[in-house]
Amino acid sequence: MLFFAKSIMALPRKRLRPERKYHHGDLRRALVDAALALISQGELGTFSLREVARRAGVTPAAPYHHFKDKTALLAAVAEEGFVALGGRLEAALARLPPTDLRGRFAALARAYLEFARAHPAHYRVMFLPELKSHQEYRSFHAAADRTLEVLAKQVRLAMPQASPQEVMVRTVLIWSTGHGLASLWNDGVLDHKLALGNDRAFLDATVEQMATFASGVSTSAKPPARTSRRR
Amino acid sequence: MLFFAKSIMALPRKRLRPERKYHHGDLRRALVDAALALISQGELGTFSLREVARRAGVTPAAPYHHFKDKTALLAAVAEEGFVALGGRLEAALARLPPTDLRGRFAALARAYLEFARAHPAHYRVMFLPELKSHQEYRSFHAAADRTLEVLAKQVRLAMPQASPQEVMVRTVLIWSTGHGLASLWNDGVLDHKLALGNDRAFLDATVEQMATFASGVSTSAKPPARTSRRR
DNA sequence: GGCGCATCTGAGCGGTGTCAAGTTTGAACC
DNA sequence: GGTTCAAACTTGACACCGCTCAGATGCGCC
Repeated sequence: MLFFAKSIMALPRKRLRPERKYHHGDLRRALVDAALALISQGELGTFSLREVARRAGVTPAAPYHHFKDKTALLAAVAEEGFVALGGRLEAALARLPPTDLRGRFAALARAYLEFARAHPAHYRVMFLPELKSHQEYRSFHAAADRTLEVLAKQVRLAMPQASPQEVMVRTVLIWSTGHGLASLWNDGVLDHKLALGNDRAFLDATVEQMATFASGVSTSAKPPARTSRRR
Repeated sequence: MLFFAKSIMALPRKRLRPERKYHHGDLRRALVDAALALISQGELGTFSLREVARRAGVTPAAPYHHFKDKTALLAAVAEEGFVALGGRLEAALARLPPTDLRGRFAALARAYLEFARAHPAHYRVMFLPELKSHQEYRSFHAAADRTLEVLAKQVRLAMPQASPQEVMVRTVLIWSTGHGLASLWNDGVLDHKLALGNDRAFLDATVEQMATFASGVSTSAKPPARTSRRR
């Protein structure tokens, strides 16, 4: 899909790539796909470059012609994660009127958490400390920034006369809440705190509170038991 | 001189303290200490069971008489982390009058973030997904629960007539904010969003907002630039 | 057709977690 | 005090890992 267009653009436009394998085809792409598949099933601990190479039908040394590192491959995976997440966030917003700020924050929170819960290992890769270096993994950080901007935009709307600094602090804090919750949840820290099968209720409750916090539209001091709809 | 250093480095890495007796006194303790030391300097990636054994002056197989796993050793390290963190939180509260709820939340937030920032690798170990299993690492989870209880207690005071369920949701959410912020910060995701040397200001601002959120002492719908205190 | 060069292979180095089988040792028992 | 025995530790090995490098391969271009 998208990568196809990309690879075509990148090649001299003379000829389309025949489906025939020359050496392998687009190994870089195949590696990322294999890595994605491998990581989507099983945890990060079981992830190895050699296994990825194996799945791509290639020798363990081959990936090093496309990625400097194991980390570099993970950076590509992480980048796709942020792109996908950004898409989910935008999609969630698309269904809501621009005026319903509180609803929009709730939708963002819900979409974010659902993504993280649906792809725990992939989500974890997106925050690997090895990817810290901003100049080494530029396009990864760019993707992350683009995704964060979806949230930042809403925050700006919610705080029209705040300084960029204030908007940033607020954005980061809201993001932190979502990220923290997603992480704790995925790492199983909350497992024995949630009644079994109560996940849905917990998600609803937290999304509500996050929306309240983010939009600045506060519930009463004693929050209602069920969903409180106010606009 | 470089030659020398290199050749020394190239030598087979012998274990330290070979003069020790066959039966080490309290090897279990020594291993945890070595692991703590190793993890407090350098990242998690550089952490290996063999290196820990080396530092404890013992053969790579020795630790297996005290820990089932590399993960089990990490669980012990993580447990100590939660105990230490709990201590910091209690200490932070001890200096404040019980009535100053907002101040207490602020103190908790500050102590939490300072701990996480001071010991990034150790903090990360405390949330390793490998430690998920509640029944396999019971005492670790017990320690984590005890630490979380410090926060939960304050939340209960802030929401006197809320149900345990509601208190739990609120507690988890506040914790999530702290944990998320600590993680994002430690993983360098915020690095290029914070002006250099602005860390202190950022910490102050976030601690303020977290206290506001946690204590339920809300700012107005249109948040003012600086701290707005209303009760 | 033939050259150049990116791509991929094969072999290998040093490191890792883990385990089975031996060796040492302290302590409990007669 | 000598014997016994289980726990503590070592030895040695296996399988796998990330990564490097010299060389084979074959695509793209002249």
